[in-house]
Amino acid sequence: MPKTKKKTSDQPKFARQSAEVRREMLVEAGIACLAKDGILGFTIDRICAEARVSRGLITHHFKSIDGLLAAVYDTMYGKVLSVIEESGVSTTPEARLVGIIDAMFSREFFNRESLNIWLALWGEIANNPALLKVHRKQYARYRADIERALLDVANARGLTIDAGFVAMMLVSLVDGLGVEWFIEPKLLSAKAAREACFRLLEPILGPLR
Amino acid sequence: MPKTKKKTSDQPKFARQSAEVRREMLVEAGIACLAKDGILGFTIDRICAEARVSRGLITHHFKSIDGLLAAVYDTMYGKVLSVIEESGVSTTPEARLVGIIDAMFSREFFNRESLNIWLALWGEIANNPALLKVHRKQYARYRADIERALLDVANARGLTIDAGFVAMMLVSLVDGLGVEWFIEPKLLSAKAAREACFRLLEPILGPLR
DNA sequence: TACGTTATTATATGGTAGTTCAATAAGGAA
DNA sequence: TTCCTTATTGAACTACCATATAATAACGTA
Repeated sequence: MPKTKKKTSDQPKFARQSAEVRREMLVEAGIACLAKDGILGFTIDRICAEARVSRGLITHHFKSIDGLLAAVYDTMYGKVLSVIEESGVSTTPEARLVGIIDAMFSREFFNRESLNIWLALWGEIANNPALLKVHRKQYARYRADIERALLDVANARGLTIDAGFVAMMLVSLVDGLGVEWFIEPKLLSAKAAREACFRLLEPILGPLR
Repeated sequence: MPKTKKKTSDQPKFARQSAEVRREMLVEAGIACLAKDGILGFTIDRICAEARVSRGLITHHFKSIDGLLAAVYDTMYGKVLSVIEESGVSTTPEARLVGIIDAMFSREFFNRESLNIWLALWGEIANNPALLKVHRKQYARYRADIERALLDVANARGLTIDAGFVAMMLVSLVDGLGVEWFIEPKLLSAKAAREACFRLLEPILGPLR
């Protein structure tokens, strides 16, 4: 009885991939493991099983398991940033800000798998120098994007705000809502989380919707 | 050269403790390990070394390492709740709410060790049924306390608010501010975090300070 | 077709994980 | 003082961890 893939002797045992492609595959496998079992599920054995490759590959393409974790973090942030930075580039400042908030609580990011990953990563940043380095780069960009969006709305409305401080509040609230919802999903919906952001911002910026 | 403790043959090799006392000691050792290295530092070997006991004790007093982790979570929440519930019981509603917020960002709770512990625990809740059970009990109490404090202020001022929703916003913001500060301490101070909470609440409840 | 580069596999290794359990001994009770 | 309960120890055991490395083989190139 043949397995799903026939294993006749004339077909290759494995397919070689370029370093770039294989790295990407391993990162995605790492993300899947993190989503499934948190940081304790992020092991060489499980990731390689997920990616259907042998154990040696992670060490070969990333120097170590920590190197892969850093790459995972980079990729996760990259996904969020690309959506934020493409969110309504050629529209009004208000629509852009609303678009960013909507994106944050869209199914793509506001789901249990993603939040499990973020929580696993946050818990390791303080103990993993490679992770901290990646974080510093990406977080600065993230906060700058939010600050810019807030400032644009304020300027368009002739308001003077401490955009850095408001950005910090918004970022904190978004992260906190994610944590609450992840831990106790019944008490909160994506819609309610979105609403909470507007309840924070509208007293500062005026009506946004 | 004798060690710090003399080891003459007539003194006991170890001191027996009541189950309650020993459990408490192991929980504190577990907290110390979690604070130091996050969830990856929460191992039998390290905790027993921290508590200066042999490896068999954790299994004896808690059924497993997960049992200890659940007890740690219970203890951590208990510390927060006792402070919240004792915060200004016989004073004005406003002073009580301000007292709770001040307590949240006091040195006792708003410090790197504590936040490292919370992040480690949050990351495990979804994957550890024992932890989830403890969480449900304590979190409900926590949220109820906050909701009560908010409602008391609103009632005293003749305001109608959705206390449940506002409580959820406040709890989220507090958690999120903790995460931000933990990950990037330079961008935020305890004072600024406290200020952020008032910026959220005062548009809803009026001046609180 | 034959060659050479190197991605990939597969095994070995040393370390550490959690749990079990028989032996030990502390310390209260009789 | 002697006995008894049981907290505590410490070693054994199995499983899994990350990493190093030699052998293998895919596949572009000549």
